[in-house]
Amino acid sequence: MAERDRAYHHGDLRSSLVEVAAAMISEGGTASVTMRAIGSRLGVSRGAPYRHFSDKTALLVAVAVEGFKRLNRRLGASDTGASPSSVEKLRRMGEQYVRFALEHPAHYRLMYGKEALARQDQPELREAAGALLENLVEVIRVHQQRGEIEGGDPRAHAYVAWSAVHGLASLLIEKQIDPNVDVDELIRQTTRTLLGGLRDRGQA
Amino acid sequence: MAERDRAYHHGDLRSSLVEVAAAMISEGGTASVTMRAIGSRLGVSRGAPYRHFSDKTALLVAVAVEGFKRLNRRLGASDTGASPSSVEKLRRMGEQYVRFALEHPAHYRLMYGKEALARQDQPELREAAGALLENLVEVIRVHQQRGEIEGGDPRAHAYVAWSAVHGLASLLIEKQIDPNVDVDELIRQTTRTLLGGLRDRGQA
DNA sequence: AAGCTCTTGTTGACGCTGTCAACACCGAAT
DNA sequence: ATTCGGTGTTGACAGCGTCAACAAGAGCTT
Repeated sequence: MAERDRAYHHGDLRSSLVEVAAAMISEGGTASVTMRAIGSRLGVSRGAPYRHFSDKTALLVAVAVEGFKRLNRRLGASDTGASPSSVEKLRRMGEQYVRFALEHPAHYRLMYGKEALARQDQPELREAAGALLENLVEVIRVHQQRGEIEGGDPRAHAYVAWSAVHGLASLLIEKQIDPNVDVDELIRQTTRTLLGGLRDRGQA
Repeated sequence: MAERDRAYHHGDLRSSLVEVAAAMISEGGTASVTMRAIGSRLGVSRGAPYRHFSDKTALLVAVAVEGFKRLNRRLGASDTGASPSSVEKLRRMGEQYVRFALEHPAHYRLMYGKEALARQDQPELREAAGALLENLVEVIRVHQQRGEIEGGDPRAHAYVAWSAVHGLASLLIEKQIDPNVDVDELIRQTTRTLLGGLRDRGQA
């Protein structure tokens, strides 16, 4: 956020719109995000955004895509630091995933809420979410080769893992979980149970 | 739906409103549910619902509560039939859970979408969702006593299990999962992995 | 039977929303 | 200097949730 508002016609609206919309979502929830409010916050009229996004939905999709990118970056960064040799790395990825959701609940909700978005398939959104999955699949494949995770289609394992962390994140965000429980411990237990199941070889 | 529309002032609006709202949600998604449309579908003006619900939110909460009750009933019913002696019963509960979500996606979305509902805590909603959790905790406790599931706080295990099935249901509903994968198999794999993790005793 | 009152449904109005069409403006290319 | 295309503005419209004022049937009291 350094060299903006330079040129006349506001310079680089488009990205400012996404930025401001994301900020407003974090501050006041999706409901507080209105085309008029976004414009006014940028010193611009209500109609201006329509020169850059065909639709309010299109703008929100851009915001969601940005969210997926950030989440993806964060999961990648959870790699660094002492490179633990075991599945501990995978466990930490799960932890970071849930933590991201807790830190940006409204943004996270938007990312997965088809309700507001995606009347038709939004290719950009699909691609951003797909990248997340691909990275996860790759990590799982590595651990399979190390013999730390049972064989079989790594994609299926990835879906199972994704389900576990997304489910936990979602329940936490929607306050379906007793606020008295230790969240950190619950996250740890979830990721451990998940990995325990992935490691096991027998059928249930 | 047999003896309705009898008495004068429409007879039993309130429950008709919930019924119709639920139907409209299933048919056209949450966006299609408008106070005016609900009323008109019942041959009633737009203002009538306000005699029974303070708010559109209040009406939607009632719909969500109804959804939780149905889901709960269904999970209870998954008990019957050959009473499998092992954790197979628990696995089937998870299966039924996901299936419910797939059959009523918009309704399920509403049940967990704090966005639309619950500016403040809605005690009725909390209670209905709480009943779901309590039942799950009870089942887990039984299996713990049978030595089929590792010890520790059954509530924590319940949260983990709930996260897994809710996450899978959510990803499926929001079409985050490749439509080419075999959904039945994925559900089976998820529940198996989960139970494998719960059975395991070591730490990851 | 008459009247009163409470509950329930109706209607007009308000402010808010997303969106479109017509317009205004500036920067750049001719 | 003029033209032109991309960008921002403004007035208008329909639809929404909601409220206040009104109407009308139901049921009780006398």
